[in-house]
Amino acid sequence: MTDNFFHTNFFITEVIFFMPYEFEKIERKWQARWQDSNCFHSEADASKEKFFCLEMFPYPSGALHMGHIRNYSIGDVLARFLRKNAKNVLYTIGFDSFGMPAENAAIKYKTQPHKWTLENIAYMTNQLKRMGYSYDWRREAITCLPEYYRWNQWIFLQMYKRGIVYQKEAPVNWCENCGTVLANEQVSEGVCWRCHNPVTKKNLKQWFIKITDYAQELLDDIEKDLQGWPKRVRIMQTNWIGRSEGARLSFEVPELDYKIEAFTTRFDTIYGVTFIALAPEHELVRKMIASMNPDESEKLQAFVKKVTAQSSIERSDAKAEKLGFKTPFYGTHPISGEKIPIWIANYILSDYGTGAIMGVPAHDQRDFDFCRKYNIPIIPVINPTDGTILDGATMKHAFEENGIVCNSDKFNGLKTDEAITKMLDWGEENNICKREINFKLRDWLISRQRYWGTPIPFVYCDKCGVVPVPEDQLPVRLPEDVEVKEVGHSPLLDLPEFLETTCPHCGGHARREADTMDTFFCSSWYFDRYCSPGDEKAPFEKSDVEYWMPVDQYIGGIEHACLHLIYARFFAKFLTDIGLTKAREPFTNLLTQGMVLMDGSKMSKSVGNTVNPDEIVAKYGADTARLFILFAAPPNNDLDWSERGVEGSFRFLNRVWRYVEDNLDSLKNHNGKIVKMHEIDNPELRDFKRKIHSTIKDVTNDIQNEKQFNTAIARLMELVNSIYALNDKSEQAEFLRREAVDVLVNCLSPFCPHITEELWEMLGHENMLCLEPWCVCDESALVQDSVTVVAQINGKVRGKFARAAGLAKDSLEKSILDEKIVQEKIAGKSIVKIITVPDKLVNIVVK
RNA sequence: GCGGAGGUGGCGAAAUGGCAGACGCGCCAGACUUAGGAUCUGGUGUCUAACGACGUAGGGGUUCGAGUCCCCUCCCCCGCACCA
Repeated sequence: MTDNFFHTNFFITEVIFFMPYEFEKIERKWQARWQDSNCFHSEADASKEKFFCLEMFPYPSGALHMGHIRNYSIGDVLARFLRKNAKNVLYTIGFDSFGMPAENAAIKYKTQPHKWTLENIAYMTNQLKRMGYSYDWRREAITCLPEYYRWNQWIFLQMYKRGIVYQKEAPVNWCENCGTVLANEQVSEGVCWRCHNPVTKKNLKQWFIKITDYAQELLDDIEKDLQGWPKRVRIMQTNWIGRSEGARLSFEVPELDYKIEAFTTRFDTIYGVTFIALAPEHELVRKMIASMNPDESEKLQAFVKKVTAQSSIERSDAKAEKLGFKTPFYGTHPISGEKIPIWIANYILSDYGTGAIMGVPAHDQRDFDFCRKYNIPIIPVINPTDGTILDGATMKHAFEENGIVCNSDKFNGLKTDEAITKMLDWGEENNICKREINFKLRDWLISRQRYWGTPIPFVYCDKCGVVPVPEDQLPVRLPEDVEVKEVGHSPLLDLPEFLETTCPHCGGHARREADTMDTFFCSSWYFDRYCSPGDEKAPFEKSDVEYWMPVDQYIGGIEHACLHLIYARFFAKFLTDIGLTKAREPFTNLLTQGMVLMDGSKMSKSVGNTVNPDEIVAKYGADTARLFILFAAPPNNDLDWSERGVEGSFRFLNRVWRYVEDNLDSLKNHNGKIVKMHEIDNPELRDFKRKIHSTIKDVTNDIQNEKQFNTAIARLMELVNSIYALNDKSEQAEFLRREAVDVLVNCLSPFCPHITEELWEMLGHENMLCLEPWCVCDESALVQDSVTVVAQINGKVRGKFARAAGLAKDSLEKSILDEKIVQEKIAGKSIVKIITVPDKLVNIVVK
C-alpha cells in the first residue's frame, strides 16, 4: 500500500521536494533536431576514412528489452565517438522480421503475421528513436518486405547456379513443437534453440546449402583474420567446424555385394578391429532387412524403429546406454581378410563420417563399453610406453593414449605418431585406405515448413521436375492476406493462387515450393544491404560494399557464436566468390556484450523479472537509462539491473545540470580563453587543469582502445567532483571552470547525447555538439609538478612524501633516506639494497 | 570428461609487477531544513583502545616488491560432449 502510494505519486513528491532537469522535453527537442538536420546521414566518400559500426538487428517481437538497450547503447557510444573523431561512420539498424513468433502471435491474437510484424516494427522504431540512437534511418533494412527478400531469393539462385544449393532426402532435425525442420546449428543439447523442445529425426527431402565447401576456409580464417574477436567465440567456432584428420577405408560385404566405408582418425589401430557398426539409418540396413530371413528381419526392423524413435537428447547423450543388434553379416578386414561381424548400434551417428565405424574396443572407450556389454572380443594393438602389456580379457577401460604398436604384423614396435604416418602411407600404396579430412560442420538445412519466411524460388513441374524461378520473375511474393490456423500447417498449402503456377521451362502445370527459408538467411547479409539501401537492381552496389565493408565493429550477444556468425562468414565468402564483394570476412572486430540480469538471473518474460525500458525512460529519461547501463559493468560482463544504480546515474546527470544552470552567467562570461598550464601558478589550479586533460586522455583511451565505458564514465564523475570541489574565485579559475565544463559536456555526449546538447547550447555554442570534434588532450597540461613518493622498507609502505616530479634517482633516494621516519625505522640495521622507481617509490632493503 | 573465462569490501566494480578497493550503490554522521528518499560536507576492508597487524578463493614459488607472473588445490560461470 505504502509502496504503491509512493510509486503512483512519484512525480508529485518530486515536484514538491526535488526538481530534476526536464529530460523529456530536452530529449524530444534534440531528437527532433537530429532528425530534421539529417546529421546522422552518411555517404560513401573515398576521401574519408570509414567506420562501419554494426549491431545485431532485432527481431520485432513487440518491444525492446534491456538487452537491446545495452547492445545499442554500446554501439551508439562508438558511433558518436568516432564521428567526432572525423571518421565517416556508417551506423544504422533494421529488423530481422521473418520468423515463427509472428505466426504464433497471429494464431493467438487472430491477426496476420504481416500486420503484427509491421506494427511491432513501428512501435520499436519509436522506442529506438526515443533512446536517441544516431542511426541513419534511410538505410534501414526490413527483411520481411519484398524489396529485401527478393534478394534472398536472388542470392539463393546464384548459389543454386554455383552448385552450392541442393535438395536431398535425409534424416533431419525435426521440432514437433515448431512444426518444422531445423539446421544443425539450431539444435543445442538435443533441443530446439527457439522453444527448447526435444528434437527428433525425420526423413525428409529438404533444401541444403553446401556450407561444408567452405569448412576449411571458415576454419583457417578464424586464426588468420579474426584476431579482433573474443577468443571464446573463436574457440566455439573452431569446435563447431570440428576438423579431424584421418582416413577412409572399406570393408567388403560379399553376401550383400556391398562395400562399407568407414572413417577413422586412428588407422594405426586397424589390426584391433573386432566389429563393424552401422548407424540405424545407414543405407545398408535396408538391404539387410530385405535379405534376411523374415524372423530376423522383423527383429532388426523393430530395433531400428526403437532407436530412431529416440529423441536427439537420448541418442546423443554420452551417458546413454549403448544398444546394439548383431546382424548375420560379416565384412572382410581389408588387411587380414578376416570376417568381422557387422552390428547396428545406436551410438553411431548417421550424419558424421560415413555413418559406419570400424570398432576398436581396446582403444576407444565407446567401442569398449559396447563390446563388454555384448561380449565382443577386445584385441589390444597398442601397449603403453611404460612396458605394460595389455590383455583384452582383463582391461578395465580402453587405452586411448599414444603407445607402442603390437599385434599388428610388420608394424609392431612403432610409436603411435610414427605408426599413423607409416601405416597410412602403406595403406594408401596398397589401396587399403585413403587419407581424408572430416568436419563436424554439416551442410546448412535451409527449408522451413513455415509460412512467415522468404519463399524458396523453385517450382515443381509435372514434366521438368524441379525448376528455379527465373531471376526476372522475382520476387516470388509471399501472400500477406492469410489466416494462420494452427502451428505446423503453413497457410501457403491452402492457397492455390500461390501454389498453382506454370513451369518457366515448358509452360505446363507446376506447383510452387511451399517451404520458406530459414530466417538466418536474411541475417547473413543485411549489413551489405545497409551499404546500398533501396537498391532495385541488385542486393547492393559493389562500390558501396567495397567502401563500407568489412564491418569495423560488430556488437551483439554471444548466443550467435555458432549460428548467425558462422552463416554470415560463409555468405561473405560466397559473395566474394561470385564477385559481388571483396571482404572475405564480414566482421573485423566483435564485441559480445553480457546479459542484463535481474537478481542474478536473466531477465525473461516467463520468469517475470523484466524491466520495461519504456518505464525507465519515462521516469528518468533516455540519457539516464543509457548512462546506467554503460556504467554498471564493463560491456562484456553480465550486468545486474539495479533501480538504485539508475537513481545514482540520474543523480549524476542532475548534478551536472545543476552546476551549469547555477553558474551559467559566469560560465558564459568566461568563454573563449584557454588558460595554458605555464600561465598557472596556483597549485590547486594546476591540479585542476591537469585533471581536465587527464580526463580527456583517459576517457578517449577507455572508449577507443579498451571499450571500457564504465571507467570512462567514472573519470567523468571524478571531473564533476573536481569541478564542485574547486573553491578558487579568481578570473583564471573561472576560465578553467569554463574549460572543464566544455570538456565534461563534450566527453559525456556519446553516453548522454541529449542533456549534453542542451547544456552545450546553454553555454552559448552555436553548432550541434554531435558534430563538434572530440576534445584534444593538451599533453603539456599533464606534466606533474609534484608526486607522492612511497617509501618502503623491505617492501612495506612506511611513509609517503611529496617530492618534485622528475627528481634524479640518487637525489630522490637521498631525500627519502633523510626523512626522519625512515631513519628511525632503519636505525641499527644495515642497508642491503635500494630500489628506486623515479617519481614513484623508494624501497630500502635492510637486514 | 574436454575446452574457455573467472573468484578483489555489504553490492556493481577499479588497479602498464610499484600506495589494493578509483567511480558508483548502500550504510553512518553532520549541515541546511516545518519536513527530507532533495542538496551539500565528512566517514565507511577486517582486527585493535592505540601503535600497528592482517587483507585480492586456499596452498606453495619467482621477485627488493605479486590482485597482477609460475605451479598445485578448491569453487562458480560459459561452451562442447558417443564427432569414430
